[in-house]
Amino acid sequence: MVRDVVSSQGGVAVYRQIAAIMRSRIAQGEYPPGYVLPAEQDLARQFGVGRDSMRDALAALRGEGLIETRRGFRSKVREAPVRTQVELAPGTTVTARMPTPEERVEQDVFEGVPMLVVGDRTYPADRFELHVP
Amino acid sequence: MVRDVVSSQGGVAVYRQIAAIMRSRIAQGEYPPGYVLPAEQDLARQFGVGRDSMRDALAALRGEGLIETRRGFRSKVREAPVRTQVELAPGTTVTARMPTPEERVEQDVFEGVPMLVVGDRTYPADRFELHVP
DNA sequence: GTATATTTGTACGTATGTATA
DNA sequence: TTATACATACGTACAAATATA
Repeated sequence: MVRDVVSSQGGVAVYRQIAAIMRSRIAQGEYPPGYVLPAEQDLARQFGVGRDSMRDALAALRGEGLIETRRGFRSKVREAPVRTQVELAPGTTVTARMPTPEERVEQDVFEGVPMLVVGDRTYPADRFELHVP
Repeated sequence: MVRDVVSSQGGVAVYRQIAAIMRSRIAQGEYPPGYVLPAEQDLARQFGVGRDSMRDALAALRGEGLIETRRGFRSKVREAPVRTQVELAPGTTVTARMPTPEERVEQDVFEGVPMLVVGDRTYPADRFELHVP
């Protein structure tokens, strides 16, 4: 199997290689926050892979919270969010977990964004940060 | 298209319907912590869907941190983890994000598990909890 | 130790549905 | 309406990791 940019010879999955390349481009600023990526199909062509591999690569980046995708739109590099500060009360315990599907819908939480859990309250981690007094 | 348990007529994707069913079974204790699920192929047969839909359903549950999957093994319902308490220093800020691929490998973090970020330190959220003094 | 079966992972293809522009 | 783009869902084949005979 012949490909331009990536190869399955190295033992690393093609979609992982592509994800690594794009991750690096995001980190380097080549794909800055807000940048609209080429369409899946175009990216697949550019990397010389099938649609599955390209989608898997994008799904990986989405799961890391690096890009966001909406149906009908092209994927976009996530912007650094402005976080609202929440003051922590003494004696409370903080954990984090992924949101339930209901929470994702109700609170409009993107894929790859965890929830901060403080007692019985939850905060999407991209819009809130907790401060220890 | 005829299916036993789920249907694509309702406007909800088949894999989402299956994920909802299995999520409910986990919540109800029908699939208790540590429970080893049937093989993908068997599940697909049971639900009367293709492998793609079944895999998408399992991937959704994995992304929520409800099950864990290793190659060659069948998927398993995640056990409630024992969390080590970390004392928060006054003045620090707490956030959460998904781990990088490097962090996932180095610290053996499962899919669907976020990282707690305290200053320049990070903690896998399934093994640590933060305490406000 | 080796071979075989099982199971998940990866990668390709095709077709159709749904949301947006 | 039409075009574009992502989502869903079916199929096939082979690779890689694990367990078992």
